[in-house]
Amino acid sequence: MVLKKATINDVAAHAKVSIKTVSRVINNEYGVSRATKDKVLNTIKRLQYVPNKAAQGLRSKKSFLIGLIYDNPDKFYLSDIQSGILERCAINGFSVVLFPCDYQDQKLFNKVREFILRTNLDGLILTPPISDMKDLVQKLQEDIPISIISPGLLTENKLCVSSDDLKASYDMTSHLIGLGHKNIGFIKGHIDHGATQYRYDGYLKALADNNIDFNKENIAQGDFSFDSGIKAAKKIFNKKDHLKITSIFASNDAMAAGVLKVANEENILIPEEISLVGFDNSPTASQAWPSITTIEQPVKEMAAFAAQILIDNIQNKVNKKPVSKIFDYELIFRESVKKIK
Amino acid sequence: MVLKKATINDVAAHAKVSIKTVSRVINNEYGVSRATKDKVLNTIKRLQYVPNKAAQGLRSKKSFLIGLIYDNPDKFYLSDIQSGILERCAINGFSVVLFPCDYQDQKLFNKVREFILRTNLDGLILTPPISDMKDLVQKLQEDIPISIISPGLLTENKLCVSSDDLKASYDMTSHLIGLGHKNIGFIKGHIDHGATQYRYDGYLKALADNNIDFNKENIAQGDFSFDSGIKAAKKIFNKKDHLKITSIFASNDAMAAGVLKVANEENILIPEEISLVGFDNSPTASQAWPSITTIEQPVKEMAAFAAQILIDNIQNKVNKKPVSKIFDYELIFRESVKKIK
DNA sequence: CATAAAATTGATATCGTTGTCATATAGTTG
DNA sequence: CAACTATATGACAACGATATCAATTTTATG
Repeated sequence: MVLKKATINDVAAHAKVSIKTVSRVINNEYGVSRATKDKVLNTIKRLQYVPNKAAQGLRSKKSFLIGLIYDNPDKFYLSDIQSGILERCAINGFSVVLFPCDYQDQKLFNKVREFILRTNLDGLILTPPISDMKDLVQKLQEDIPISIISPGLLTENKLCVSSDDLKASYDMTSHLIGLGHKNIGFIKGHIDHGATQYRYDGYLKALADNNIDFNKENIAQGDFSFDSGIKAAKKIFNKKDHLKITSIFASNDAMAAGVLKVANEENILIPEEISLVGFDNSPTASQAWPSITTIEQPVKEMAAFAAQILIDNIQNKVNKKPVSKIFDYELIFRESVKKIK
Repeated sequence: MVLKKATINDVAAHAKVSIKTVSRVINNEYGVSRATKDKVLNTIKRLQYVPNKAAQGLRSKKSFLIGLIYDNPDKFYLSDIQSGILERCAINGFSVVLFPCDYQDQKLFNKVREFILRTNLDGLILTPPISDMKDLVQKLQEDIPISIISPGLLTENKLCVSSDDLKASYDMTSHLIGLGHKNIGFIKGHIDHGATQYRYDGYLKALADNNIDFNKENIAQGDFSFDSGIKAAKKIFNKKDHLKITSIFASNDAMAAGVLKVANEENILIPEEISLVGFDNSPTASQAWPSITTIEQPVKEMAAFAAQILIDNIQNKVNKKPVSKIFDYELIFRESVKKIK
């Protein structure tokens, strides 16, 4: 263990200033002359000085830790979320501590609270479906700054990033309609995710705006999992002779993959007989055969922004006002969709 | 912000003992009478006291943080690794800080070192392919305790978990041979991953032990990515008329999925014409159509064990001796393999 | 019962920062 | 040039824990 760290005292001694002045330089505080500042900065570099986080934290009551709360969602999704947050936190000298959980856990609030206490977090980032639990979010907000990632939820006094799932879903449905599809099956997502409703509403609105009758038989309930996609597909395919469904809109790619699997097993050709679209643009969608038309949201950028506004809030750079932003999406066209003659 | 934390002083005052005694109780030190211990524990519970990590860290020169270094591997793999480590760290009061990186970065050593310094880590866990970089590992070990996750690398003086990839690959190849396959294509993994060589060697050994001639034309180089699987498959399929390949062993599931995609595009029936096996048992393998026979390793358990031995080492519970363990694997039989008449 | 040995317990210094407040220096003004 | 302001700097306490070492109490021993 050769790593021997220089302390603020070493820097102060070498630079012939007081430790307080070094502290001022480190924290970019006002009131240090150009000359001393340079002198100190040089010494810092020369000694490879890095402030001790524990000491900083102890004194300033900060931990420089941000908690990421999630309930086991799509691993691809989570991975993007993580890397967006990580990058931004690293830039700002913060670290990320993960907290996987079960959103249905009755004791969730207490567990999170205990986690905050134990880890001494400075802030929290919530992802769906946790971020959709309004009561929980509100209660936690009394204890600690919170940034939430959640579709359509640009709420009053919160730090929040959001995506316009309704409009995305509307566009995709319109796209299908534009290609001649009228009987469009729809597989809903997990009932406890906010996105589920928005995506469904976008579908409904597109139908309505194009004067296409809504058919309840075209709808199946899923939960964003591959298996639920399989179940839903079986339900919908079993009625296809009556309903002449020409396409299926799955609320995410995992469920679309499930549809694909059932189609293969039942010798239904995609896209020749039935077109298929998903949502999320996960690797699943591009790697499937045929590749699946889907919608991409800038998940990583969203997460990075959520981290940034949280950090700004913690560091009081911003005047503690709520900040929020809606991110754009993009339709990704692939092999799984065909025009109707 | 209602969260007002009790300190060790509060506990000491309420329990009418000195702070040192409270400290002893917290740290389970020897030399506290049954009675005082109970008294203190009760007070702790009553005041909901949680020791301040920053203060503990400052004084005891620990951060209770463990770094996880990885280079963007399979997201499924990484996810399992993370949850295994997280669970174990949480139990022991440690937190995990992530450090994604580029294993080819010339400055990697310095960046990691800077990360260790900045974050004040207590220990490091390395995953492939970083864990396969012997020089780097050795140099880092001079600075900080390191636990590595790496196949086949049960090295002398290291904390290490490992899997027997060679034997797993040998078993899988033998399985294919047992079903009558003799012309078995093989797609190698990323050249810089230790696993790549072991998996290939297992394949070779099984051929040799069964007196099957090795055919260099049956081998393609991949890099564990879906796209490389596609390329490799195209190369192998282009020669199939000459070589009468009856099965393909891809070094991981992502590449196997690539093979599947090409087979679909070229109207090659799997498993009727060609059997296919992968490695890793990722969701890709179970969700594909047909589902892919593969090998499962207890990744999460391995990661948990790696975390545990690292923590033990940090806390000196174990006498600083190297600890290592090899984990078992399991063949998962699915639809993508067929017996040859 | 005196005394030594062992088991408990506590007073105080300390870790490396930031916060508070005082002081020194330079610059401005009438 | 005195008096005042603004700017720059430092001395020292404090954050909340652990470490050291001494003090006290209990138990064992002859």
